[in-house]
Amino acid sequence: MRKAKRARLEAKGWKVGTVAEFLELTPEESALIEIKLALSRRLRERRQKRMTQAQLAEKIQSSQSRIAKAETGHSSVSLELLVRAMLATGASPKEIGKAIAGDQK
Amino acid sequence: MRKAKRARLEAKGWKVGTVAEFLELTPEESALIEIKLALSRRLRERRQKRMTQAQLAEKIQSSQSRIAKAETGHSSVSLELLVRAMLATGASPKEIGKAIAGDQK
DNA sequence: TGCCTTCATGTCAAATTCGACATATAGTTT
DNA sequence: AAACTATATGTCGAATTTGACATGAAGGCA
Repeated sequence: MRKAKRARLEAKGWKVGTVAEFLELTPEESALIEIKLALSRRLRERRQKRMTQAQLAEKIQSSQSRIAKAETGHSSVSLELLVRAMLATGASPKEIGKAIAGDQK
Repeated sequence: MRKAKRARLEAKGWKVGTVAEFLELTPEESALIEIKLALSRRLRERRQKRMTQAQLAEKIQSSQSRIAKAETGHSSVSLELLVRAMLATGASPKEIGKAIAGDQK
């Protein structure tokens, strides 16, 4: 993983911190974070084409602030909220699966 | 969806209940439940080949009871726990993505 | 039969995640 | 400049999800 990505993680509350701390993440922990970040990015792409954060929030009875946090990869956002938001943009399970698998768009 | 599947959902605490109630689920809500159930099934398959529920639980600092609930599709189990458990069986993000996409094994 | 292992299910206090709200920043329009 | 729109960020009480624990059920086996 590149340094720039680590810095992004660190800023959002993921337990990354120093390089040493980062290396304490198991591969499974890293994979989970990567999955969530991949969904965050894909969510933003899809949502921006279709609606505002406030509109998406309304669709899933959430709030604009949570959508913002979801798209910026905040650690307080669950995988579940990310997937619900993806579905609300019209993404199919197949598209979500691809994003999680790391497929390029 | 077949009646048998609905009955399974109903038994596990998903807000399904009667047929009428079931029909009140939006397609997005249904898709999310299907995703979780697909992961439950895949988790059981993979875990059984490799270890007991107690051993898997230890790997992710969870408990045997939560693994049992994850595999039986209990509504109290988060997508996040399902994915963490899948990763702990050695599943790659790609394999998890396939399961979510609905690919047959 | 009793013993052992594995899995299922219910409960509960603690931890996490939630939606809501306030507010800040930035860009656009008038 | 002021007003308006979209997004980001912090906080907080409420809701959900958690691991832990107890216990039951089912099967294998001595």
